[in-house]
Amino acid sequence: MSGTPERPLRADAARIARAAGGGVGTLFRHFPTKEALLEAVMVRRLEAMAAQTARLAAEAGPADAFFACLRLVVEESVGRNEFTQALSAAGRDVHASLQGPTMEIQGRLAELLAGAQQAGAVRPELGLPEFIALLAGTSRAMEQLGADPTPRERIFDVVFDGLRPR
Amino acid sequence: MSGTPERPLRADAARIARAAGGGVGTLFRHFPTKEALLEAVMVRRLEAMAAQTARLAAEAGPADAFFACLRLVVEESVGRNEFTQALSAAGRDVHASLQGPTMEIQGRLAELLAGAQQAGAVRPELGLPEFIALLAGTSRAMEQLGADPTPRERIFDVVFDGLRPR
Amino acid sequence: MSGTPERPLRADAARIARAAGGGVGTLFRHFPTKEALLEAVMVRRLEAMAAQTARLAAEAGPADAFFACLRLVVEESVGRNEFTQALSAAGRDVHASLQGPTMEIQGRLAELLAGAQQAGAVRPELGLPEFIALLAGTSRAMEQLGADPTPRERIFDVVFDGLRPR
Amino acid sequence: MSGTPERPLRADAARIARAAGGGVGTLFRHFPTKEALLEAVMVRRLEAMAAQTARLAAEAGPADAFFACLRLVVEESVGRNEFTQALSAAGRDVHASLQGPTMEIQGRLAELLAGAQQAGAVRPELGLPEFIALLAGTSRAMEQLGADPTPRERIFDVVFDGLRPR
DNA sequence: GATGAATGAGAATTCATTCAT
DNA sequence: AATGAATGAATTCTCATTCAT
Repeated sequence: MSGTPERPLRADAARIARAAGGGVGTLFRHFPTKEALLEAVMVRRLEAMAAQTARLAAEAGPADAFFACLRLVVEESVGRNEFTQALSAAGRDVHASLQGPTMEIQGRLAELLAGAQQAGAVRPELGLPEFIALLAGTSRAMEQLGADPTPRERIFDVVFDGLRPR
Repeated sequence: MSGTPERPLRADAARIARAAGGGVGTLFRHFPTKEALLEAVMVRRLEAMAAQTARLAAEAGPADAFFACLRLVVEESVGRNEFTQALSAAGRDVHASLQGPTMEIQGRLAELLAGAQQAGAVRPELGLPEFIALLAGTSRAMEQLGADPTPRERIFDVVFDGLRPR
Repeated sequence: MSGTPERPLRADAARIARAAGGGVGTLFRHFPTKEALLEAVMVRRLEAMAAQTARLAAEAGPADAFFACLRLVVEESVGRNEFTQALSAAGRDVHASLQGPTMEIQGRLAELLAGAQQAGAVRPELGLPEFIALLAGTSRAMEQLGADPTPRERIFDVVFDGLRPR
Repeated sequence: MSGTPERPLRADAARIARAAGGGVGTLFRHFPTKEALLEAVMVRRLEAMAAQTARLAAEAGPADAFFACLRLVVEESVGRNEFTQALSAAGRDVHASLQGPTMEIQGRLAELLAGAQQAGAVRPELGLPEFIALLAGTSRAMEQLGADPTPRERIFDVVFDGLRPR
């Protein structure tokens, strides 16, 4: 309740519904389960993220695209633990509907990583799982900090520099 | 144990009690509240961590102590979101009993950070809040990875290198 | 039904709910707390009682109204200890919602008592607190007796005669 | 908690035991059940009351003894609902151990009542059940009042006068 | 199709009773 | 024999889900 934004997971269905401008009944007419709703939200986010990622990859050179994307995903997933959890859950226990979007965005990230590594901008030994873990970790670090941009940039500095080859 | 770490916060009191080899009643005889139990656990951990941190600071040079401590705290707080949350909650809304240990360990970390910075081993512009945020983030990154040490070391490489001055 | 009157206070919420033809959830949807439910019931009863008392006062002479009201309140509060407790709790620790109805019915009773005393039908030295205490006591006496009207009337005889001036 | 004295019935066993200067274990060594303890206390009280009642009957004339006894029982049972409940429970559902003392004190009260009635001091139509009910009721009335003796005496005046024959 | 009242399984907490010391 | 820590059934309250309107 202090530095942590609202957790929609902890909000009860009625509150979620009201926040969305409807009643509980409506919510459950559209989604069989509260979990299903959250899943749908996740799917949407993952897809949006995949699209933005794709755009970045098309618009910039490999290195720039990689770092821009890192920044993008991190900012987007601050306060959304589930998001990065979903991201990292490769093919494990994820709910079926998340499989597709997860795979897609993982694919995009893999391409960006590979591109940046080939361009010599990122340590070559880093694998996709480590990259995703770093996304989650950086996002988590941001959560600890307030809205002030200066400390946030310092975190990015550390991570960006750390990612560069020695 | 690695993919889905124990969530003592989500576990109900009965389960916690049974896991500890007792009944619910026993649990509530010792702690007035489920929250109080969690608080007590946190206090213990924070104190243990403070002690270990102090020992590291005494046994090694500033730079080595700093990095060893980073490693220590990170490993210790994997899967324990509350831990790093407590750590970062300076004097905010923390429950009274957490105040002391939190302040102590923050003090230790501040000393280590300052020492490492004076020794030229860590970027001088990094403040304590950013350092703590990085602890939380690195720990979170570790959670995403399995038990295999190789990827974990790569994460440490990134963070350690990123922390060094340019 | 006469020896052991229903104790809704001791009944657990689930039983109360089922007795009312619903589930626990429904009960707690309407009243935030078990105590709040009981309070609401009390408010209703006190208000109904105040209304009946007012009617009696309007329809009969002071003495008749007084004794009729005594009879009414007593019969109404048999088996309902909380009722007379509420009645006697002037402005003490009563929950806010009981304040109004309590004051109202106390006012009615005070008027009736004063009227009967001015008409010379009731001992002049008797104060409102004693009157209310007698209501509670008479009601309690009734609880001890069964449904048979003869002993009950004997109790009323004692109390009514005792109330008259010497 | 305001005008009502402590209810040992609502106190938990541990508190009762500590108040008695021992531990819970000791309590349950002596009484198989919390209820059994309360029963034993009741038995003691009833017996003491029976003895005092007998003494009163021996020391004073029938009328005086009757009224003195009424006063005695009433004062003694203020705040002890269970007491008068036990008293009135003739042979019904009472626990076995209460049977004897209850019968004894009821016998004493019956004698006193009969004596006072023969002496012309009490309405002849009043039966033992009504008398006991009046004891309970008067005691209840006293509970509503504070410690101030004046109102209490007024209650006694009403009841005593009401008991006299017309 | 949308709404929100009703429902009951589940969670935290209390307390009579047991048992090892 | 006395003690108090341990135990789990019972109680209040929450919340996902259903259903009548």
